[in-house]
Amino acid sequence: MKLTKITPRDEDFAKWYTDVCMAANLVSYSNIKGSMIICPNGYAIWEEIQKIMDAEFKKLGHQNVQMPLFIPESLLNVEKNHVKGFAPEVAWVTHGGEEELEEKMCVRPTSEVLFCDYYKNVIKSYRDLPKLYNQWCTIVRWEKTTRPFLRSREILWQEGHTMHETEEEALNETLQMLHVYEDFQRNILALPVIVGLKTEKEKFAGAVKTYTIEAMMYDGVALQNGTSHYFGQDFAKAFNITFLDRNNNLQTPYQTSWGVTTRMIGAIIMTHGDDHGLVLPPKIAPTKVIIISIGDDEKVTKTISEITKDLDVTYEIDDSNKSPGFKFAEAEVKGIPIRIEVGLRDLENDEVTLVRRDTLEKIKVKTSEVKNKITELLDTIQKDMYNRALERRNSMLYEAHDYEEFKTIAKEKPGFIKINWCGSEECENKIKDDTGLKSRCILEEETPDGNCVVCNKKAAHKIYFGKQY
RNA sequence: CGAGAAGUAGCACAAUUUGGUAGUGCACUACAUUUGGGAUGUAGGGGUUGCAGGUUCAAAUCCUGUCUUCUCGACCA
Repeated sequence: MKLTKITPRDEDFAKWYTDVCMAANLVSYSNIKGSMIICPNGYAIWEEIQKIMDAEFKKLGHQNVQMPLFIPESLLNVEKNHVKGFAPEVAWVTHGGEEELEEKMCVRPTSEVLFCDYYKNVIKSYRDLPKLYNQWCTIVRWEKTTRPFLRSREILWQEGHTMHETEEEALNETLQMLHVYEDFQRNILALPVIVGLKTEKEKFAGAVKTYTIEAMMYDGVALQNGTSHYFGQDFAKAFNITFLDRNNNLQTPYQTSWGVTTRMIGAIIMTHGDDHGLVLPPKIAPTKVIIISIGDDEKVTKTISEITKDLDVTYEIDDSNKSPGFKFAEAEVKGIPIRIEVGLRDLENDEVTLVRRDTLEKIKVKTSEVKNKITELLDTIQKDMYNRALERRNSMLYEAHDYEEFKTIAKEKPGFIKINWCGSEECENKIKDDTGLKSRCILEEETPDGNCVVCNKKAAHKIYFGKQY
């Protein structure tokens, strides 16, 4: 087991991030740009994410399917806005073996057109609706700059694609899935996310509305951590998807799509991690507890088997003869929420030492109380991690009342800045040109209380701006 | 994609300037002694120096190309 030195977080955040990814053995670089190897420690986190989210999707009536990997050029071209948005980052296949393809195909950058192409054949009647399909798969987008988890060319994700009889039903689905994502990230990943609507400029290519989950990293930079789109009938019309309604009238269905990626793992690292390495929220940690033996003694071995006998959370035992300090450091870099140190010194009082990964606080408990204490502690850690992240994020939320103030904050302070905004792309672009900040999301539940800080015309929205990964 | 930097064992680096047997530390394997914050000893294993060409009697070292990584920009759901 290698343990690499981690660059201090406040010294060089970017380097710290890659150091943690490597030291915790989450990923490894491959020789293919933008395609990382997700190692067992990293993949186990993704499996936990899948397990919890997939169960939630299914509870809400969704079914999993698997669509083709390739999209013929003509199929991608069917919906004009869609293809225009994706064209620059599409990877093309022109040959199959020696044979040049008559029509080139791209590796799916997302699967809307594949689902539509299928749905047009299977949706005939209102009885066929809703169609609630999801797939777990990889997609390819030819990004120019890549970073582990945050931006890769090969993306491991989940994409839901649904078709509905009515606009209302489809809009409800869009919001329902947005909230599934929001709840998951808040409650399971302990990420204090902000949800809202993307601007026209930033919305998904081909969507009517794009809702987004915006997380703020330790350094104040935004990470878009999931989106849920309402498509209206645009794709359905382009693909000629129709159904007969209850009155025997031919109708066009309404569509949604929604997705999250392994980028969420990057968000966990950059929100909770520290100079010792990864810190995993208990609810997503594949291993909740690690038991570390100190010294080679029969009493220690016996105590470990007693503790594990009725432990009802996932655990690992490290009874190797590596030095205690080494074993502690290794457990820390992997982010395991609780470690139990079992050594003779405590056993004299029939005690063991529990150590919280998030605070590194040491707690002595009687051997017989370990199980209850762990249950309680996992819960406390989960809550504390969320609250600490929330507090930190709140300390980097600003509101600007005029453009000078906006520019000053943008220049001096990392984080998100809330403003009144007229809704025009011109003002959005001006902010981008002047400060490099992009719009994060429109806050639908807040009403503007002044004029647009850029042009001073009547404001339409409250909106957050911020730098993004 | 533009500008810059870097690639030598799993990791960190030396040897490159001045071409001449590829080395050190950590990690790894075995045994022994250890064990409450990154143990110690002894003995071992691991390399087409990112890849491909070229120059040369001889290339880690010089030249060309290419790939990957990092930083900054541009681009980007």
